[in-house]
Amino acid sequence: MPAKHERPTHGVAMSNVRVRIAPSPTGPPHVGTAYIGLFDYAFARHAGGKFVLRIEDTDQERSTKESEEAILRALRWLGLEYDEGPDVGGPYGPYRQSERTDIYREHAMKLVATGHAYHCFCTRERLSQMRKEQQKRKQPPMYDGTCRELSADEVRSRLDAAEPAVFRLKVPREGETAYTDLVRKKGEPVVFQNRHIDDQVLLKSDGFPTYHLANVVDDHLMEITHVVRAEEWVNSTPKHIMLYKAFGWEPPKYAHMPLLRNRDKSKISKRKNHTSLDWYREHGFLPEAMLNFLALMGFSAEEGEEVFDLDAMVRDFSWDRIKTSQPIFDVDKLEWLNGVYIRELGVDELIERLRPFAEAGRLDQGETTRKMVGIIQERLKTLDEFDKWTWFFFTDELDYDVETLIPKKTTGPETAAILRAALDAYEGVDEWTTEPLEQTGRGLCDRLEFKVGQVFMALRVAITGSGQSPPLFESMEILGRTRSLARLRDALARLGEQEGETGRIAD
RNA sequence: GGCCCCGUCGUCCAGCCUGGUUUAGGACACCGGCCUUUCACGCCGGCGACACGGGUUCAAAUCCCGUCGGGGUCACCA
Repeated sequence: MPAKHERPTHGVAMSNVRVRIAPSPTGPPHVGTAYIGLFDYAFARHAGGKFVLRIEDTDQERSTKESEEAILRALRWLGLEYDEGPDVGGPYGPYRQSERTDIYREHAMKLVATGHAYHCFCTRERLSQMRKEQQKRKQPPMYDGTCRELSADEVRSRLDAAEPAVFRLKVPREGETAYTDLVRKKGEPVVFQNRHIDDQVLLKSDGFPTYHLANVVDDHLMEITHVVRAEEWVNSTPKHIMLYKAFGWEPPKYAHMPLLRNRDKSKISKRKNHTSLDWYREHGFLPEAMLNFLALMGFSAEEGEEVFDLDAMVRDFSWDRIKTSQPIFDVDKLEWLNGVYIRELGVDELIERLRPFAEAGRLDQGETTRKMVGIIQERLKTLDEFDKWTWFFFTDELDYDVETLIPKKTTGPETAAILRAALDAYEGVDEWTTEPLEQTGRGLCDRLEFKVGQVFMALRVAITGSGQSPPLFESMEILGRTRSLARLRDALARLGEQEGETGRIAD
């Protein structure tokens, strides 16, 4: 059943849909790549089409193999499986632009032959000088056209002289170029005056293409039907349209997604945010929470649900539900979502997810481990908080300040009395499980004239070393009789020590 | 600065296309309360927005225009 708001204007048979994610391997895997990839994936799957991964490594200076591998790993971690890509192959390969340079060169030559592009011999120095002057004159920095009308003879002789050259797009000085966007302007065309469009470099002097040439040629050759990319590309789109026209090709549909933002609304950046997917994985974020959160940044479910999985997004996907406004990357909300997903996990599953975050040997298949993970589950916001909640199970050197042992509205001697009585009582407990341990604790409160809060807090700190811990009696059960009693004795000793030193405890 | 996009609570989102059902709804965060052995979870409540100005209309968050604001982009990077 089709969604009621679905636009019937895609103009492409469902099964023909092909989208691609085209990351540049110039750094750690970026959240923006996952964000765009998510929408690519959701749309492709929704439409029954194909999702392609293409590596845009045309920047020889900055592209690295390590970065490419990390991007592939991150996409897999998230579960954004692609149908075609450099490591899985496919009928439109190669999927790495550095392996397609002949194709671009050939196409660039074609454009020169048809008068849509020209050789340019201007040096970088001259160009930057030119821009400087243009800005001084408050003119928009644009190529001044020096090489635009060079004669064929001059071009040939300079080429023969091995003078470095680039290929530039010959943008018409008149007229306008327009396109319609799937997500913005409510279907009205976005119009650009050609005189504002620069003669973009298509092929660099190192023989590599720029993004503009490579993405157009590849998208066409790979039969991409819909280009889903970030909003920062809107201004380049008319150049791309011109290229399609110059080649005599049909342009794809465009969908420009809103850019992820820093708190100050600027484009998300590593200076102001964690932008590496690896960082989120290493800090205990679940891939399903990450995906759900990223989805929320640009998409809203029909019934307004906030928590939904990839399959639900695929099912409900519609360009009508894609937002245009500038979403701020709100880590607080990500953490909340992560907690939601952690709580939904089964204990055994959670143990496996926790394993990379726990020191070796701390998580086994035993019942005690299951109990321990069970009591911290609803307290975890991220997997890397495992240690924060469980450290006291794995050491006998509790590190805490004696003062924290003394509950509010209680004196040192009173605390000592409480712990003394507790030690006596617990030494008599044989069945060391939560129920009897709690009964004993409550009986203690009745006999002593102290409140539950006072008694339990003193016990809590003695047992766990902190005023904030998992449930006390469950923790005692997990710790075991011997170690629990030892901690009570240890606490008593610490109190005695302090009394001896100061003679008096704060009251 | 030129060009382009965007503009509902602090943040994310619903409502806008197909004006009235809205004293503008939900979520995160924050504050208060309940539950409770702490923390957390859960539950209840509170705070809090249609950028502004015109116009169209019986009626505008919703349609039109202008202003203002925010962002993006102006590389032999993508």
